[in-house]
Amino acid sequence: MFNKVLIAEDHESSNISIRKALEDFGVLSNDYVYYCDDALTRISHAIRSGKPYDLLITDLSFDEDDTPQKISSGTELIKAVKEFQPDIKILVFSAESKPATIDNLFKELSIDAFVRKARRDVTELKLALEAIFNKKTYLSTELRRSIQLSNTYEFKEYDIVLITSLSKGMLQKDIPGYLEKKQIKPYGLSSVEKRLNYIKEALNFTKNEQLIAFCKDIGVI
Amino acid sequence: MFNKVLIAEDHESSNISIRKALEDFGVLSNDYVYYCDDALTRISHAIRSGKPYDLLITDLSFDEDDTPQKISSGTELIKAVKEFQPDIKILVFSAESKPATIDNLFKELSIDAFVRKARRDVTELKLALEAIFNKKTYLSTELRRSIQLSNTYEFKEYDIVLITSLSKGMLQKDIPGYLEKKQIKPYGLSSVEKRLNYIKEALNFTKNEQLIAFCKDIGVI
DNA sequence: GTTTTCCTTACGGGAAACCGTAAGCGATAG
DNA sequence: CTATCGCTTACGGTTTCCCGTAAGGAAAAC
Repeated sequence: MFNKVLIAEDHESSNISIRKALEDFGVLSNDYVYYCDDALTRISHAIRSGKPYDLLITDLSFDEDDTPQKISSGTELIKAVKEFQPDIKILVFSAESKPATIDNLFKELSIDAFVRKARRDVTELKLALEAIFNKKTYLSTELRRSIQLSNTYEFKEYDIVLITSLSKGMLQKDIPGYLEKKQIKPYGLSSVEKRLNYIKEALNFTKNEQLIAFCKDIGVI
Repeated sequence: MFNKVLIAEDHESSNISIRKALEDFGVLSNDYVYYCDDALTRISHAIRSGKPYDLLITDLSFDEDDTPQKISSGTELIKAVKEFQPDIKILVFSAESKPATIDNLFKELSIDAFVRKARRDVTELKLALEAIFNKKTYLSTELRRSIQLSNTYEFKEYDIVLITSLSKGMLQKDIPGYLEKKQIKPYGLSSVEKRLNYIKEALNFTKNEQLIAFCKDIGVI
């Protein structure tokens, strides 16, 4: 069984339920915090005291309040934690449903499990704990399917720059100047046009508006 | 103390925490359901059996799953419930944070309390219960303030139609034909242009792409 | 050294969007 | 009945976007 588990979750209601789920699952020792900064402190202390945590359960979005934080999101927390303790297991418990975001958690941050706050979330939490304990990863089949669907086109860094610029209201004809200033190549207007056309072609879209809507939906911008 | 309380909340984790909060508050009898339809059934049965509920605690958004429902949202549920039992107290517990929506709940549906799923939500739940028990309404001062400050643009049905059309790739010049077919007025191209300009003006945007991104962010499309 | 290939950039014609102005038209008041 | 107001629609000029084609330039192949 897990020896030490840390919960980083700002919502009191979720925090309570996670604790209860851990209890039901048979985890004896767990700590909980409401802020990312506190989580990082606890983890570094635990390492120094020779009793590191096995598992971090964390939310992704943390509300801001009148206690200013250095780390303000779950993804930042995970990155920071992994620098201290690369082998710690990570379970993300979040309301996030955008496929691209979830996909990135596994690929970039190599988390071990993702459970969406939803109908059967506590049941899924326990399944995820079980999976992690058996050195596997966990993602509900429902979410796994939606990730596959959204992976029709792989957005490059360059694509994201273009699409983000458009979504901020930049004129297409002004993008070349912007790219040049940022030393991003290619920066010719034709290349921008060509690339955008290529993306839209690949996704079977005709208009920029459609592309923006899609990217927002899957969470790449 | 409340004699009978019903909880309508699809997220298992939230449901558990609400139950615990009620327990802590000293409510002896509470029932809970995961679907709106079940909630309505329970309430009507309770009336017929002569032991109606005092209080309904409900979420606003319910995930769809493979169990099709007649009532799919908290607002619909509240409307339906109030027809059966106009004097029932309503506490809405939701992650919703849009001031306009919350404002409407009090004004149109005359709910008694709203607690946002947030940092201290369980504590607030108890405060809200206390308030309702004393025949008052409850809304956290933080949210009360944000409702007053809310000067965000209010999207009309018509706006949503236009923006949705764009986000689906429809050409602006084709929108008039679409509107006419759907009997939506005004349908002139100039009116469409004018309206879109008006919206962008109000939000300080210059391009459609920006507008689409914004609407996706705040969830109106 | 020349040719080929691939990628980037430049250019120009046509379509769509943008924007200001004017005309149409129903409701209401005088 | 006429005048005014508010709203919708029509029109035309300008800008931006779209898209095909061609020129430039660097790396690889011959």
